[in-house]
Amino acid sequence: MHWFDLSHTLRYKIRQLAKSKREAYINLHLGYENKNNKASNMHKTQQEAVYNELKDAILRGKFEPGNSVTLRGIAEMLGCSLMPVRESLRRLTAEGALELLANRRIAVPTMSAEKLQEIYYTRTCLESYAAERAMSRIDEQGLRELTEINRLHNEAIANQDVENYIYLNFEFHRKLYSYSDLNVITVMIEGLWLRIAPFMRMISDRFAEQGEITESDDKHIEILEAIHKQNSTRLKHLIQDDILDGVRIQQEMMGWPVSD
Amino acid sequence: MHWFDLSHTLRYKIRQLAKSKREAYINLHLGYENKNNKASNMHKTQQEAVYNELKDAILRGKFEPGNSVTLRGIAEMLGCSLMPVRESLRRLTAEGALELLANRRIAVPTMSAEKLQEIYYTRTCLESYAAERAMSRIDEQGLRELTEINRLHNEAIANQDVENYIYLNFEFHRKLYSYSDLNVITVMIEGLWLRIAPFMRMISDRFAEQGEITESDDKHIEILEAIHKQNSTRLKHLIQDDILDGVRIQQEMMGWPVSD
DNA sequence: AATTTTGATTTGTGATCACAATAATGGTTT
DNA sequence: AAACCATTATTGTGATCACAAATCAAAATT
Repeated sequence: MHWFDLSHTLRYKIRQLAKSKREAYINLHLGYENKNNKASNMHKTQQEAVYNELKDAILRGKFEPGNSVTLRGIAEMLGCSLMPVRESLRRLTAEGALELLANRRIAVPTMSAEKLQEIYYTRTCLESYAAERAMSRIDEQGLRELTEINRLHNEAIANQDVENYIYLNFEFHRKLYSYSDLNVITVMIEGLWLRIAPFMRMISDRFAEQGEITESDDKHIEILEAIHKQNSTRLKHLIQDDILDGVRIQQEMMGWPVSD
Repeated sequence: MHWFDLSHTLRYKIRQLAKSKREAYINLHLGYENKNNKASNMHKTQQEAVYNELKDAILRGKFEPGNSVTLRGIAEMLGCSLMPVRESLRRLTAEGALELLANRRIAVPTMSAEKLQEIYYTRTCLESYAAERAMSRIDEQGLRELTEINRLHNEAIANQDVENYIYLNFEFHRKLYSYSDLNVITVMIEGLWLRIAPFMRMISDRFAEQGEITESDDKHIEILEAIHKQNSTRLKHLIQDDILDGVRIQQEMMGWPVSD
């Protein structure tokens, strides 16, 4: 099971484990290991650490749309008290990654045809602009990093590794946009990713079940080529196509009206 | 003083007042009276009430860019404990309305030429789309409501009432976009407003000091006309111009490079 | 067997206390 | 008078408890 949701018995086991490390700063064991102790992993507050862990988990599709998320459940998994979780979930809810239901319970939002359309439109506007700005600012080092991320991305496809397939796709775009020097817009873009990631994971899983995850053509390579040639109009079209292709697959899978 | 910031002695007075009503649900006295007891004012939780009050105050420009905001300060003003304030400020921070400084203090963000550009671009994309969608869905009742808001807006200009001048401008656009049926995008738009409102208020105040607040031509009337004629291309241009005009004034006032 | 009711559990929210880190203050020294 | 230091006050964060509302489960009723 990849869902960020543990059975009751398993949750109890983790609680026992967590109790022993209760005094430690924070011990986060969410089932995957990206414990590269970079400077970015230095968190001043627990809530920041919890937020980053949960954000990562969401972008990897570990949260199933419609599932409910509880403060104590997350707190037990992460071995911390309620407070850091409370503040993280409040933030994630404000960003649209989670949802407060009428019964004041917290849940992973479900997708609708209308919401998908809105997210698609906004992503197209913001991401094509961010890409264009990044193109004129990126250096050789950045292009090499993008190439490496894309290699790992293709590796994930070859291994039918859905989780990393989704995550590394985001990672490619995030790295690209990081060169845009657009602080406000990149935050908004990542907020949109948080909204669609659980849905994307669901679609990809269904796709993987009934066939194979495959990329018709390596869009990322074409993007890198356009950047290398400094062809901004082509780059914008490629970004728009990249987003549109993904949305079309999702719409077809759900039987929703297909864009354009 | 219109700033959402009280002197120490005044804050003490309020604390005394608040103590007497400590047991009451919540008593919010932020200096202005919009106590229309509509259903929208029925809040299930205190943090929701606090959030709505603070959001309103921000959109009215009661927060000065650069000023720091403290949990206990707000809690005393609103006569509630720290918890509802903590959660509200966390949410507002996530939405970009407030900022966590490196010294883990909370402050009203200051504007920069770059941030203004980003916000301007995003507003143009999202608001013109929302307006276009609203045009095909609005009814006679909606047009009447917009006309009334615009009348109050012009009244505020005539009275040199900067606070309501800013707020009613937002109110006009919010009412218009409410007919777009775009849930995700309208939330993002209001998030952008929260980011610029304190800055807009600062600019408008300077404008009011050295001259008069005046509208060169009533853009809102033209917008209503375009909607009445169902001319979507003209409507989109009018929205874009409306946003651009405001940004240009701000850029000129700050001596920043002017858009387009 | 289907529905209702009752009781126990789980949930988010609010309140309060403790604490480390930062800021502010006042006094001392150079 | 200006720079330095020590003390005090304030700040956000974390932990814990209490509680009402919602949920679930099982028993009682029809």
